[in-house]
Amino acid sequence: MGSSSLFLDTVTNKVDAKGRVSLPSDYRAILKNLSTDVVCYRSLTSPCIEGCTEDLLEKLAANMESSMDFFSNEQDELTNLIFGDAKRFPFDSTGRIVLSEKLLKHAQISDTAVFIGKGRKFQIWSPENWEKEEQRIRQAVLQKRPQLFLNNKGDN
Amino acid sequence: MGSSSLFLDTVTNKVDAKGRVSLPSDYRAILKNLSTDVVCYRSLTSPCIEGCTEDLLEKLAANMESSMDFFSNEQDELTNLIFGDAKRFPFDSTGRIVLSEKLLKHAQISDTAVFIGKGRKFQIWSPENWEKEEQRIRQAVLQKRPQLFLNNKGDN
DNA sequence: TTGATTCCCATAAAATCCCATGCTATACCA
DNA sequence: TGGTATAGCATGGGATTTTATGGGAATCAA
Repeated sequence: MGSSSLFLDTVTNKVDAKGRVSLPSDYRAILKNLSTDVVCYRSLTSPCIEGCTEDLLEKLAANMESSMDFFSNEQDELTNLIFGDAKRFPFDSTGRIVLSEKLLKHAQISDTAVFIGKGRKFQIWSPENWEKEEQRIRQAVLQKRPQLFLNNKGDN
Repeated sequence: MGSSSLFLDTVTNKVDAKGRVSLPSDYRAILKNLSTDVVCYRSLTSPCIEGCTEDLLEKLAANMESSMDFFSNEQDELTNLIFGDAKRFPFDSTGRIVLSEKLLKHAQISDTAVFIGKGRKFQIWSPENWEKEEQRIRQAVLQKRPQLFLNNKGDN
């Protein structure tokens, strides 16, 4: 059955006064499966929170080691940004994580969070920002590749 | 879950008159997990303290022995510099380490220390220096290659 | 002794756990 | 088919445990 490890779907959950949000249960299943934790960080390019498995970051770290870049400058800068901003968010027995002030502020989230599956990653948006973003994406897609829709009529 | 060994996040702690600082609890968990100590040394390139597990230095040493060509002489020298400067910093029962005058001075830290996770390593900065450094890095990285940031393909 | 270093205890604040409740979707049965 | 039982889930609130940090006693070195 569903032993996939892709973050999918769009789920809207409440954020309470303590910053607690239920992680979508599908996501939790993935994490249990891989026995890893979620890691979240501020998106570099959008007003949203980004998340992935700790696994993924481990791979990143391993890559950097094997490239023997213990002293490299460029890698240093990158790692500062990624690992310095990322934080583990283990979920409790009721399936919730506690988002930090820093993250909530960056994503302008007050009491509602929208989880957007993105495959290996996912994002967390405020409802308002996500609505705008979705519009923007849809338009961008339409403008860039109208042929996408002309060619594949039947299968969607 | 969390059996990972990545240093993450950014944590600000106080340094008291004796030079004592609480090591971030996540870091302590990692060290317990690997049953190894932290090792700290002066960064070769920045006004900050650098730290990692003793483990990692072991691996570095092993690499130097086994691969003749892989490491340049230059890197060998750098590594030796680090070994000469590095010192073990075991944490006490309340989770604190005692930073030496030498390290504090190099990082210009007086009464506040900022821990920056870097994956296999971490850094300790003064709040002022870190603020500047973060700005600098963000700009540098965004200009150079924003697409590098964990975006495997086109999913952002 | 004097100065420094290490250990131990105390406390407030913050993070985490635990239980209770209501809701939803699915399974089951008549 | 329709109606009900059941399991899983989201969410609220309070209790409990960790954590950060200050101060002092004990140990060690010169």
